[in-house]
Amino acid sequence: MGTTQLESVQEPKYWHLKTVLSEALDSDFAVGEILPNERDLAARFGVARATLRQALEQLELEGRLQRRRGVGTTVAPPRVGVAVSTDQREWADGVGSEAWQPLDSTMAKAPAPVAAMLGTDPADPVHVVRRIRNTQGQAVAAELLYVPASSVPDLSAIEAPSGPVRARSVLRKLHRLGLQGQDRSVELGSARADDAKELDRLPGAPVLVVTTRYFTADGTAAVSVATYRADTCRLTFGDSGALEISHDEQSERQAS
Amino acid sequence: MGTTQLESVQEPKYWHLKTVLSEALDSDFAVGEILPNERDLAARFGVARATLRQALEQLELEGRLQRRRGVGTTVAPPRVGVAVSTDQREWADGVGSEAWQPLDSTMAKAPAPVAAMLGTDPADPVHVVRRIRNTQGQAVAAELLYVPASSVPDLSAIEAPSGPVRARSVLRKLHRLGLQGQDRSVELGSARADDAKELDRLPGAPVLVVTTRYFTADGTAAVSVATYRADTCRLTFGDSGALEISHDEQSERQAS
DNA sequence: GAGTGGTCTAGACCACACG
DNA sequence: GTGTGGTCTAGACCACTCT
Repeated sequence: MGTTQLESVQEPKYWHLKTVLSEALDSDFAVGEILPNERDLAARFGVARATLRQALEQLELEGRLQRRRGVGTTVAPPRVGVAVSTDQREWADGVGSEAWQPLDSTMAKAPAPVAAMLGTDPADPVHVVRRIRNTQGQAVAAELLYVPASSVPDLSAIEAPSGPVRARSVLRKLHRLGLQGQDRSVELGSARADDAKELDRLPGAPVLVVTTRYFTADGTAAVSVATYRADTCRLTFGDSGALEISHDEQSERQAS
Repeated sequence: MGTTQLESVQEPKYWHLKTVLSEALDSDFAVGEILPNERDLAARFGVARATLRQALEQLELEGRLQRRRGVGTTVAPPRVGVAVSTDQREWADGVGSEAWQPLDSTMAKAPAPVAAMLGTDPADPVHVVRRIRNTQGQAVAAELLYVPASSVPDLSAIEAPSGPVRARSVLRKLHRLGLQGQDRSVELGSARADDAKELDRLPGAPVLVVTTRYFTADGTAAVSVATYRADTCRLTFGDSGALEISHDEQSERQAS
């Protein structure tokens, strides 16, 4: 094209675009404001729509934008800090303070890695409790709690065999166990189809997978696999009586 | 095309492809093995290269693949568990057990959010110590440690003004402070150009950003912003004397 | 039905690694 | 130089939401 481009940088267009957009977002847009549509934006910047989309994808990954099919692209609010409890006392609290909402409980085979952590036979079915975590009216996480039958013996068959009622009764039994410790890991993943639906995202959306192993004196009592929306969440770990201090400041620190 | 597709699923091609590839990886490929190139793969599956790439990108995000320009696509080893220390004692240890390698130390203005956490004026320069973390011969994280001058008073100007020597002297001074607690958060980000270089990734690569605030009785003594490679790392948090148990099992649990 | 973002195509050229 | 993944284009059609 034009020869006016002395800036023959070795920087990809989408990367440069992302920077420009990011700055525009800071200065010219308010949270919740809706951006021009992708075709217009692409035209305005003189790039193909695919290139523009590559920039938008990055910004969405960083929690700066929110895109919804059929609606548009909006400026995202700062990520919400979500406390990943280190607190022993309410590890499986069905009505816990942190708004975990039990959906149902079924018996199913645990995935191989989970079975390995539980120390159970991969072929043995375990209780699988499904929960959703809400924060500020938004679903931020979906969890599968794997509980070996041995952790919750004599769970009466009289009670509802599934549904929230059943889930709560499993959690209640679990809650009575003395928790000795836990073991946690965080990694990047992509949302399975069912998780995506609960989280109001498309399948494959980036999520932070928090795997927690709860153990008692007898060994591993349960394993939780919680998937948090990576676009909207910042996981916080309170280590030492650290109060939930308000860093309302955006945690934006990426982009070159 | 053909009408043989009774499977007129509403599933995107790239998603289905990803599933197929994922299964193929499990059964037909060994770790480190090199895949056919993208053009061949795309042809083999009868899709455009862009579509094939969308599937590969997802698999790379999930830590199943590793792609390197000019080289090829290989099967990635399971993610390494990287301990994010909750240990007070060696929080700023220059020669710590966890292989943090100090690179240099400079004076610079901290980003606004960091300055807010430090409680310093955003215009005031602070010490910025740059460190790299190696695990199993691989760079897994790059860190910027922001230390207000007030935390390390009387740092002699006689010592090297920059470089690893300087970095170590800042860390040494810091290490002598009594640490009272820390406060940590984890979120998804994308690698800045300089981080990407240290981590042997392209700019924009997904990273887990671990922000740690170290505080003493006097307030916040330092803030660390560490970016971990999201593709190869699983962050582990030992909560309760929990030994670094070997879950050699892959932590693959995504994909529908 | 109109407008949005999501998927897909079939090309092209570029930057990089390696022999 | 050759082959790889990375970027980019200019289209097309689809799925969804809103009115």
